[in-house]
Amino acid sequence: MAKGITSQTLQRLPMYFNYLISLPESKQNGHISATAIAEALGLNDVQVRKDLASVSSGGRPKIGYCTAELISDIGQFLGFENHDGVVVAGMGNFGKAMLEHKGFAEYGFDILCGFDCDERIIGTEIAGRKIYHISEMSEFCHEHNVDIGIITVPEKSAQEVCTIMTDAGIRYILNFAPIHLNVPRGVIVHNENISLTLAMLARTSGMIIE
Amino acid sequence: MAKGITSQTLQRLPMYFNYLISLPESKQNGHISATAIAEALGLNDVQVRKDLASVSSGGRPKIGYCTAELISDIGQFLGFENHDGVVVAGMGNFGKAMLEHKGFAEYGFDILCGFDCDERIIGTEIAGRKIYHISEMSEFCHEHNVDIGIITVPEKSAQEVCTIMTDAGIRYILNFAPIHLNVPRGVIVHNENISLTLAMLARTSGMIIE
DNA sequence: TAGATTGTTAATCGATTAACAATC
DNA sequence: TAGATTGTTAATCGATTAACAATC
Repeated sequence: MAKGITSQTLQRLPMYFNYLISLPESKQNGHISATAIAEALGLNDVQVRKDLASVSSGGRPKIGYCTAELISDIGQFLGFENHDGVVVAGMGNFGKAMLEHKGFAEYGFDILCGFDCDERIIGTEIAGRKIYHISEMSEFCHEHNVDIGIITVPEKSAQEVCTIMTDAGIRYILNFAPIHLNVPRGVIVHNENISLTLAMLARTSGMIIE
Repeated sequence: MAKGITSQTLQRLPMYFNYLISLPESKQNGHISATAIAEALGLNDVQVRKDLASVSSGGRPKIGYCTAELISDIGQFLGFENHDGVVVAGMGNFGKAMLEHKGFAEYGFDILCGFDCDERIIGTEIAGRKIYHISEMSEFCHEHNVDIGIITVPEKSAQEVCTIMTDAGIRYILNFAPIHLNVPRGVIVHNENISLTLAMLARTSGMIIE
């Protein structure tokens, strides 16, 4: 499947997907040219064609690519048609935001429940998802075959929670705590650093390259 | 300043900064080799040296780079020693999380206040920051010279809020709403898409390249 | 048909890495 | 000193783009 795909292409495929699903219904039912996609995203058209060639069955000269097919092809390739369970640790603002976030479904994720250690909220629900005590994570994750976790707990308990997660069989962690997490081999952590994102946006965009 | 710096280097510099400030105090007071940094971040050591050469005054053979100096040099280059005001529109969970987030200061950002249109919370404070009505944004931003804004309002009002922001003189927008924003020329938008981040983490990491 | 578009091959461009001299 | 490290130059590698034939 992933034959000949480069890391750069892999980074652009989600951009195409994102752009295509953001198009109005009317356009999603028609065709779109690589040239149009390239222009909208500020890329080279040949590059777009090459990228699309690696995942789609191809477009037609003069007509372009069938938009719906393209969305499906990219989505399938990236695995967005899976249904993967996700758990969230830490029911602060970020944690709550995750439970209430609507957009995950489109990418094949189901937020299953939240975990916290504040007895006052254990057993309550947020956006229809139950809040469990953190000590119940291992059982829950094994039972539901969960291998994706989001950490939104405070910095000082992040490592502890992380260890609980990896012990529970979680292999992918999205970490909002501003700290480096030590994980066993094979577990992949992505550190979400909002400050850095903002810095890259406001500080480096516009820096002349070369 | 930005002479000869490539886009790839620009993407790695924040990683170095992040890694260096995450080191324990004891190590921050000493020296660090490019080799060590490279190993910690999974990069090539020559590459790290080249990157550092573009912003720092250099290291010493056998000893390495002065850690504190490196942090300062990178921080200065990336503008982390500025003090830029930031406003947040939308006082839902994400918005509140932004106001309460501690990490911005380290990167030279001050979250000044929040905006919303719910009369019940106008005038209250979150994490010591006042909540104003969205109609007051223009006045506030001009008065405080704000040019960075964060949008965490619901999808349906995002474009409206975005326009209010750009009218208020804001030039950099971090957008959490899952929608493409139309902005005037010169305004830069970064779309934060948590679903996509999670998808890239759980779906594409591990895909064999080439 | 003519023109727009795809897709491929070859050339260019840029970034990474290997090799090595210089330095402490 | 010997060994670890920096920093530079040249070679390699990979990605982008230009050119063009094929297609509808």
